[in-house]
Amino acid sequence: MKKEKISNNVIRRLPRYLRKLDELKTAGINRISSTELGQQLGFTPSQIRQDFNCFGEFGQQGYGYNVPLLREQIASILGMDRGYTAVLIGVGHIGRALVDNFCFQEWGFNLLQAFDVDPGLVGKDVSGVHISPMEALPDFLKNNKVDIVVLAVPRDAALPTAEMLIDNGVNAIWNFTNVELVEPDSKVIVENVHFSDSLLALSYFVSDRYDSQK
Amino acid sequence: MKKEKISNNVIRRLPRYLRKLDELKTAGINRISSTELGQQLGFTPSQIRQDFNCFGEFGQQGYGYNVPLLREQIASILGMDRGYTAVLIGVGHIGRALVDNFCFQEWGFNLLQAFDVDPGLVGKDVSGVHISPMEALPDFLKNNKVDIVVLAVPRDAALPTAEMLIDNGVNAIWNFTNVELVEPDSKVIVENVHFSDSLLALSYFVSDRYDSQK
DNA sequence: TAGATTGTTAATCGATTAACAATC
DNA sequence: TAGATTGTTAATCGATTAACAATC
Repeated sequence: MKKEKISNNVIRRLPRYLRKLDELKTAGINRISSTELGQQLGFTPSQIRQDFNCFGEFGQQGYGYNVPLLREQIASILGMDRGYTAVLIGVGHIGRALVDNFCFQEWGFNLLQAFDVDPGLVGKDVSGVHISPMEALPDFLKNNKVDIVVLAVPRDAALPTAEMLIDNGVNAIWNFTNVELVEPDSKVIVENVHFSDSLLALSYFVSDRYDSQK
Repeated sequence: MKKEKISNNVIRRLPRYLRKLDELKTAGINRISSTELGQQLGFTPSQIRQDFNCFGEFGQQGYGYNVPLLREQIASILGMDRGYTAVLIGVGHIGRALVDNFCFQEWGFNLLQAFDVDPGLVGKDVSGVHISPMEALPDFLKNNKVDIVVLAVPRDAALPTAEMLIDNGVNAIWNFTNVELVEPDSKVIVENVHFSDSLLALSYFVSDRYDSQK
């Protein structure tokens, strides 16, 4: 189905397009040109047209792009219409914040269940999500189609837990542990949310700004 | 001081180097070559040498790099030794997770104080961080050197709060609101931690994998 | 039809990789 | 000195931008 390999840069821009298109849609805007969209996003019109043309012809010459239609097409490219499922591992602060705050549904995901080692948490429900004991996880993975695992365990538990997940056939991990989970050549898909990397990049930009002001 | 502009790609790799060097240091490894480091990180030796040479000559021909020394140099480039300060705005789930879980000190930051609109939170301390009322923020910013603001308010409050921050002279925001805060050409430094963008990228990779398996 | 704007090819720019002289 | 590995220049590769024909 997929023709050529899509570059990482393009993929990282897709969610940004999606959010902007949602915003335009909400504002009742039905049509937009690559020039206008580029101005709002800080991209060039060329880049936008190139990006979209990786996946097909979504616009109409002389008219531009239909906002709701384009929105659906990008959502589909991202897999938002595939009914993906997720389980959460680790209901600590960050896990809790995700369950309570992050709207998985909005992005096409169904958060089936959470797992934790803490007996004080097991059996409870948080924001409508049931917490099961870690021991129940292998069976759960066997009996359910779980597309991604959200990993929010403490740092020390990160590596052993990841290993266990991979042993149980998990092939995609959304990683909040701030630890590298796998070797560079691993087959598992890992998406890292490394808070420290983000903060340090910001720290660099701040330093650079301060230095140039001197 | 800074010579040429450092590319974004290089900057994003620096925190990754830092974490790896910390790991090597902890493991008692004192010396490493670009080849070995490259193998561990999944980068080419050339890239590593190019990256470091953006900032100076950190290695020694015939020997390689001194791990603790290189670690310190990268930490310094990132601004970790500058005693930066931060305040947190919004002590909801995600703010709470950051205060309780994220070790600002470890990355060279001092989290001075938190601010919230909720009277039920104001006056309390969480993990040693005092929560003040939002009204106290402008004065606090006037009277203290605050290098970055961690923005963890609800989505609806994101834009007005950002505007208020900018009006009060804030020039760097670590943004957890999942909302674009400023126009593309704004002078404020914004580092986004967009959970949804990250999840959707993962969703794309998962879809791509599924499609190619068919 | 005329104007607008896409889809797509070609040109440019930048980042990564390769190669090798310098040197520890 | 010989071997190893950097620093750095040159070559390649890929991504972005520009240009323009196609077409709505």
